[in-house]
Amino acid sequence: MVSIGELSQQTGVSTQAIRYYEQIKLLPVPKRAGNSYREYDDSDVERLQFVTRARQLDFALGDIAEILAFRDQNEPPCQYVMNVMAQQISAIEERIADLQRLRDELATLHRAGLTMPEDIEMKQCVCHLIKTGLSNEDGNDE
Amino acid sequence: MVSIGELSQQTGVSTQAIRYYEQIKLLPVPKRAGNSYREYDDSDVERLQFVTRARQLDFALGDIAEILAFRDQNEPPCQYVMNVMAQQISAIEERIADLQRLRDELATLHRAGLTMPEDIEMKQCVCHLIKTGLSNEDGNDE
DNA sequence: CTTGACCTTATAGTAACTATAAGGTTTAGC
DNA sequence: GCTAAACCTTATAGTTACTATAAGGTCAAG
Repeated sequence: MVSIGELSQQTGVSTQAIRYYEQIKLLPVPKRAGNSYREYDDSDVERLQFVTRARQLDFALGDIAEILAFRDQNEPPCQYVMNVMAQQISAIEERIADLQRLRDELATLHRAGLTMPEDIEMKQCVCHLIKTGLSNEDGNDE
Repeated sequence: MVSIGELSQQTGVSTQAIRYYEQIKLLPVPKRAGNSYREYDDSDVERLQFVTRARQLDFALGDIAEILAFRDQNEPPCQYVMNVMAQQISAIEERIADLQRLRDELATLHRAGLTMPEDIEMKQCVCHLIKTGLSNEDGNDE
């Protein structure tokens, strides 16, 4: 039996986060010691480690809750997990593409800013570039 | 003079978001018509367009507020903007690298899941892979 | 004179927590 | 026996950039 502080140390999850997970029913309500302190056992440690590992894979807490719910009923959640994973992968790939586009645009603006004359007027300042982009007069995406 | 709804249409920013920007002092307190409706002029339109453009570049509202504060004092904020941009660019590149690592890890797990036998036991289920990764017994990053 | 499309304010909710306040418990040292 | 620290407890507010909702006032058309 370990206290919340020990559980925190063993898993690297803050005590507040552990209480939060309990609150949103990701972790079961734990037993209490005589002094009303929470007490955890090995299965709690394992469950919380599962959660942190899934969080490292950027699974949403809601998804993790569903996966654990399957597990709690001894149904293998694999099919569900595989689906979540596939969705995660495409979502991440979209995010990467978005960020690459954004980085390119920012890099272009930044380079343009570097080549600007020292005696800056508002009209040719980087701020102007923020407004207009690099003179593409037509808006493009949604 | 345009109403908040017209400003919203001209800029693509929702009326609630406009009121929110006013609340956090990103937009000035507007004049009111006799009926207490907000009234905006061209400078408000321009300012809000600047904000949306900067948001498209993923600038935080706090950064945008600082940039506009310079502008409001007729100081060219270019140096500041250039710094924010440079920070943004490296932050974005880090995020991209993180996401690429994550995607690779997920893709590996997903592939491993596809090759698993149909008669699944918990021990060899994808869930197990979530917990352990692909048998790398040593933790790696911070 | 009512219906619908506007506008107003204020408040709560989102995700995944962190931080703070205000207090109870336990252990170690003096 | 007392005090200080290092734990634990609950409840609440804050973070970011908004969206959604409630409950109501205003205005133009029919």
